[in-house]
Amino acid sequence: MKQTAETISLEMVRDAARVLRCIGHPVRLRIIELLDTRGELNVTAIKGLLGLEQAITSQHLNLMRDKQILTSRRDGVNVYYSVRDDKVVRVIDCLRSCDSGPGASGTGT
Amino acid sequence: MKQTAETISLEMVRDAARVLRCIGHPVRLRIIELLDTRGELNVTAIKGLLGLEQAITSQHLNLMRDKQILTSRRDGVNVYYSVRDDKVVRVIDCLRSCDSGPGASGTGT
DNA sequence: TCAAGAAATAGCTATATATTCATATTACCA
DNA sequence: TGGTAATATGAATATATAGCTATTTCTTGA
Repeated sequence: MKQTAETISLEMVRDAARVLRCIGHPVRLRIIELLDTRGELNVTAIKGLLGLEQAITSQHLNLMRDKQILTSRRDGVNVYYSVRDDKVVRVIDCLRSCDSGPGASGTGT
Repeated sequence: MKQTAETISLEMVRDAARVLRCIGHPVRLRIIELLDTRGELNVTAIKGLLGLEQAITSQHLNLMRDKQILTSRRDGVNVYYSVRDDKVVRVIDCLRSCDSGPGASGTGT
């Protein structure tokens, strides 16, 4: 049974892909940015700030919690979400910082 | 017609999401890593190194070229691809460096 | 012009992901 | 205990993406 570097890399790559796909959604990106900027927020606040339906908001939040990207904390009636995996914030920061940098990205015509 | 910061941000977010979704695929991640490591490669080389079908390889490459992630250069019969948008390499690097850190990602059950 | 290798595309099925609506659950308070 | 606001969940539908096979285009050289 060989566990070559290739194998490991493949596993890691799958994992990375999963995370990237998860945050690769406009709504989820905005939620992450929001939570990163403002700290924890409850569902109603997020839904209000982003102008989303309640169900959609909840579903995206749950999805990201499942993927270990967010955590939640219940306080009475409200459930407060916050960013759990700082990795994704860094990834997004990286994306953004590259954007605002020199027009390296070629700025699609 | 108001072009608020929100609107712009939404545009950028859509774009970012598109890029993230695009690289959020095991095969494409591996292709990017390959090209980043070895410089430009032609389709046959990539297909060989990753053990993919020709058509699949070409499809992924085209997809990434469309999304401005890769560029291609024809040299006779061969088409050589390379990473165009360094942004994605940095993003992937970031993901990886976070991974190799403490097992923060919780290893989804 | 034809053959052959390299790469791209088309058409299809299967699968995954998004969105919406309706309904459940939870916690709190009068 | 009933009512209400906050969240979560389920089912149905739409949409997007993946992967395959076959076919086509492109380029070179005989």
